[in-house]
Amino acid sequence: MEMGNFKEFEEQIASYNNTTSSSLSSGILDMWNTSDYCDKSSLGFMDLLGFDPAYSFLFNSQSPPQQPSSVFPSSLPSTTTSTLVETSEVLNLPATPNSSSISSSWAEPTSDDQANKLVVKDEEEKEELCKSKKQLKPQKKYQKRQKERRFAFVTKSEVDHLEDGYRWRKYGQKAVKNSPFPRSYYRCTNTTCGVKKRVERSSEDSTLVVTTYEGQHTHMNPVMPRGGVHSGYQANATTFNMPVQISTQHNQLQQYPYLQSLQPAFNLDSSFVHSRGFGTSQASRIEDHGLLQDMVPRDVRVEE
DNA sequence: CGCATTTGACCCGCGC
DNA sequence: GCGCGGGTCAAATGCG
Repeated sequence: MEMGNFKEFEEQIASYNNTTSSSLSSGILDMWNTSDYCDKSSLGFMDLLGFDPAYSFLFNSQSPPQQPSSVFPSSLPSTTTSTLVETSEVLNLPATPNSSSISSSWAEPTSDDQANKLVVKDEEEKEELCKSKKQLKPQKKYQKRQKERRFAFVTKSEVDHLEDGYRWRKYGQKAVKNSPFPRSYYRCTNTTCGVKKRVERSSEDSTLVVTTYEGQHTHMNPVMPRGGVHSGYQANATTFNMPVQISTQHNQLQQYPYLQSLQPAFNLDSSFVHSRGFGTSQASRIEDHGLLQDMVPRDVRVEE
């Protein structure tokens, strides 16, 4: 499947939904990548939206979703399977039409990864470039764009920029082709942290917001430190927090909707909750699996 | 004043 | 080589 294209992304959701009679917001999507930094091809990922306790059976499946190792930090154990995960059993999610949602994740396409291969040019190179091209603004830096792990998810929300506990600075906005909605670019305000995220609204369904994270936070979540205030637990350099607040148009009442719904389904007693300062701190004995642990409870992960 | 946002210019890769 | 689209920079501006 072509990647990095939101429309196709949506189409895939729609396709899934057509076959499963589930709503768009509860579709299960494939996560994929072809980049060389992600040595696995693609993985399925579950929709966090509908994690009503009633759906807990999804995670008791005998074929739990594969660990999406390809887009998670290298510290995570690799899975042995790397092809598309069969998600049919999980696809029969009941519709949750009006919920705020987390929908899926994916890695960026090869072309996009290739676009991330900017090289830091040294001064000689810059001078050379200026001579050859007569740059008007040769002082501009050429930044290396590292191959960063990315993941994205779709959120049904009235607000574009979801609060996820980190502080972000907007550094750009671009019109999206064939879409009336612009794409916004954010960078983590922590100077030592190169995490970026892109936020764009679906042209097909303006209620859906696609947020793509790139990179890994190298610092603690300033709002909700991992492990809680008293644990002294330092953030692993491979952590993300999912948005913790989904807003409605006139208020922001739906805080932590999926955390609330996840807990019974996941039988959470560990990192997913602790990473957000919920519950008591046991972080010191919790192996940090970075983003993965934030999104998929240990119980449903396949580890080696 | 410090920080965040806006926005046009610029850079780069890719396809033709 | 050129145009296009995506991504980034950085000056200007806004705001508390």
